[in-house]
Amino acid sequence: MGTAKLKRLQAAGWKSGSADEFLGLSDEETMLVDLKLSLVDAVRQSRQKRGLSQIDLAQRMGSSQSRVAKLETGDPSVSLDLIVRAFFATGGTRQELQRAVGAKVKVAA
Amino acid sequence: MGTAKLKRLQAAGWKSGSADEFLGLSDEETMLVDLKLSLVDAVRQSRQKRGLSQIDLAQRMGSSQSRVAKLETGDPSVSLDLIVRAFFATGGTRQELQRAVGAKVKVAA
DNA sequence: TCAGTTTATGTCGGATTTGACATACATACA
DNA sequence: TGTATGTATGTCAAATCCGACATAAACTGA
Repeated sequence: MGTAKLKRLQAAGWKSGSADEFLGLSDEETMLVDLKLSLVDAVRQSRQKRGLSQIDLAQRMGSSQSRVAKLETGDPSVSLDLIVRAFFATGGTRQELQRAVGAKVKVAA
Repeated sequence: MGTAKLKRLQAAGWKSGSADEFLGLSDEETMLVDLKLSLVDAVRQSRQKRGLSQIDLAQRMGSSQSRVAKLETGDPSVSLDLIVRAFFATGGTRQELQRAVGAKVKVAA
């Protein structure tokens, strides 16, 4: 992964939102970042809807609170695999995941 | 990742298909594996539809033919990140990805 | 204010995933 | 038969991602 770029994105306080062609991010990289942000949103919403804390979720997926926190803050060290695993661990279904894939994230810079 | 289990799955020649509760795969792990298989299918179809070889695709995504081959054969060493990146690199759109997420893979054991 | 709960940030050693390379296998066409 | 093209498999060092831990910050409710 071109994580360096994502880290710069993060560092700059960016949340992105399909209009983040501001530094050499290729189209596919941008699409992946946007997708991740959407799914991260879905994870947080699904987790909160079921009244789970980050610790609860971490336990369910055999992970740690800090990793869940990084996940939800969009830390570039978190893989799409982990995001999707987290989504399923909240109780999210494949159909709900599909919906989340379709819902582009809205963002204030 | 519980890759050991996936490797055993692979080794046994399994392709899985939502009915693979045959060895201690947790529900979420199973869902993730099934999802990956669906997306792998989508990558291959998208690649072939555009007349790209594995080498072509590898170049587009800055990867190698061998990794694309592993990807398409469902090798457990391939991450969801790479699968999605590959899908986008074929020219696949987010909407098409969404469709692929909804389409569960059909499999002969 | 304080204690309790939840979330965020930084770091690190170990595990996983990576691209690259070699090479084998397959198919097609001369 | 050969040889060209495409795909699969095995290996490895480097890059990335992981859970865990410490600790800070934010937000409650007393």
